[in-house]
Amino acid sequence: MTATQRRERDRRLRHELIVRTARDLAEAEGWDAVTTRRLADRVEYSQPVLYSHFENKDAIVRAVAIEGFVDLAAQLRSARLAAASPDAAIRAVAQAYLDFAAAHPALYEAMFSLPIDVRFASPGQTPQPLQDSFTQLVAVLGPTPLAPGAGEPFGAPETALLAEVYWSALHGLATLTHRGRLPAPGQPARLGLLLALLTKTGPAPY
Amino acid sequence: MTATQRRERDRRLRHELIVRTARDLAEAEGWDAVTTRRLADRVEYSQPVLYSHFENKDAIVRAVAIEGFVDLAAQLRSARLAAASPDAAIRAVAQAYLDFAAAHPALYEAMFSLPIDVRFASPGQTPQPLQDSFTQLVAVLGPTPLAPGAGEPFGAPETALLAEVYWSALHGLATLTHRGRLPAPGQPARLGLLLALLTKTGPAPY
DNA sequence: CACAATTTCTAGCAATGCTAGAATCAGGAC
DNA sequence: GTCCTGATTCTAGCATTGCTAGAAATTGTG
Repeated sequence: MTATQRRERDRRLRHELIVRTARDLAEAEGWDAVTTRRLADRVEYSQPVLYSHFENKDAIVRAVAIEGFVDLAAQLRSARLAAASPDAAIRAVAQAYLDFAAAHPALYEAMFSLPIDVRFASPGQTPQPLQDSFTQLVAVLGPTPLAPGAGEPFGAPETALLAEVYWSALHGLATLTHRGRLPAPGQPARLGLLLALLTKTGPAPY
Repeated sequence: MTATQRRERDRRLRHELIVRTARDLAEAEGWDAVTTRRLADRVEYSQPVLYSHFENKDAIVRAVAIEGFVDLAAQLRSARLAAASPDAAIRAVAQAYLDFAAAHPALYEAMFSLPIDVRFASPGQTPQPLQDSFTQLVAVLGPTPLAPGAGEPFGAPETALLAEVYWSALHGLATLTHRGRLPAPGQPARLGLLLALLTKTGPAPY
């Protein structure tokens, strides 16, 4: 059945073409510009073809978002592995995260702001790339999150919890800055302060 | 001119009615349900009346958002003033912030996620209620943000910078939880950890 | 080549934000 | 009271959106 095989391959290619085109269009002109008509035009098919691949427009956005998590996980991972020390890794991952958000604002918006219907933090239903991204945050924070030797300040919080807070802070910085709620030039200073608080480095007494 | 005065008063009342109705409708059924037709129906006028008060639909959302900042500033302020100690004030304001976001998700969305065209952090153009809200965050963090006596870890960051980071972290927690990116039950634990990091309290050596 | 199944497109629906021009209503002059 | 003028409000409609039914075209098979 080489004919059907070719057909399936073509379908897969077209599927990816739609996702890639949606992403490019969103990045170039914002998600408002991603209408089913314009998207269909760009991939040089008619609208109903989109609906033979995706249930609705949200499903397309969701596909873009999940692809974004693949990229994000890879970026965070290589930032983490390239760092020389645990503290440097934390800095590198944080920087990589903010760089990612700044470099692909529309993609980041799909991943974190648009109402894609994805269950987070529930092992069975959360897409793998999404878990992978979070895993990178957990990994970089290590098994002993707080000041070594100082004892846990309030009953042994697991690293995952710290990772959630870490992620929240980074997401807050990224999204408030992107949406113009915080001035972009101050981002490095904010990141520096955040890292100082999270890593507890600097001329503190221990 | 008692006639024109009454007219102007009626116009103001109708203006407020539109904003209040938009807010209620958004809170009840989400912003997607706030269409100009449904909104006009609810205020018992026709669509063009909306456009005699607001330039477009975005301006209505913006009006709702600014009203939200009035409420938020008041909540933060009373939380701050009711606290017994500086540290307790930080906790109280953080809690009040997250409570506000959880209690009025649609309102919070208008304030921080929807693309209302408002310039933030630029004294001349930023609406006053918005500056007031930020001022509450700055006030609660006080003039000496970091561990007293320990010296600034990297060149005297002003309180405003700490307030921005503080705000980002809170916003991250609020928005990731609201959008289902983080499980809601863990919010108290996350807030506790964040506060421990920001206030540097707990059984740390100093 | 003719037929059947699949794929694709044309054309259209209901709903959206927004607006032009008609209809209505108020207030004042006589 | 009666008409006129100006402001206010509404009806009706446009272009665009996401989505879909049914026609048309294409492909593979006997």
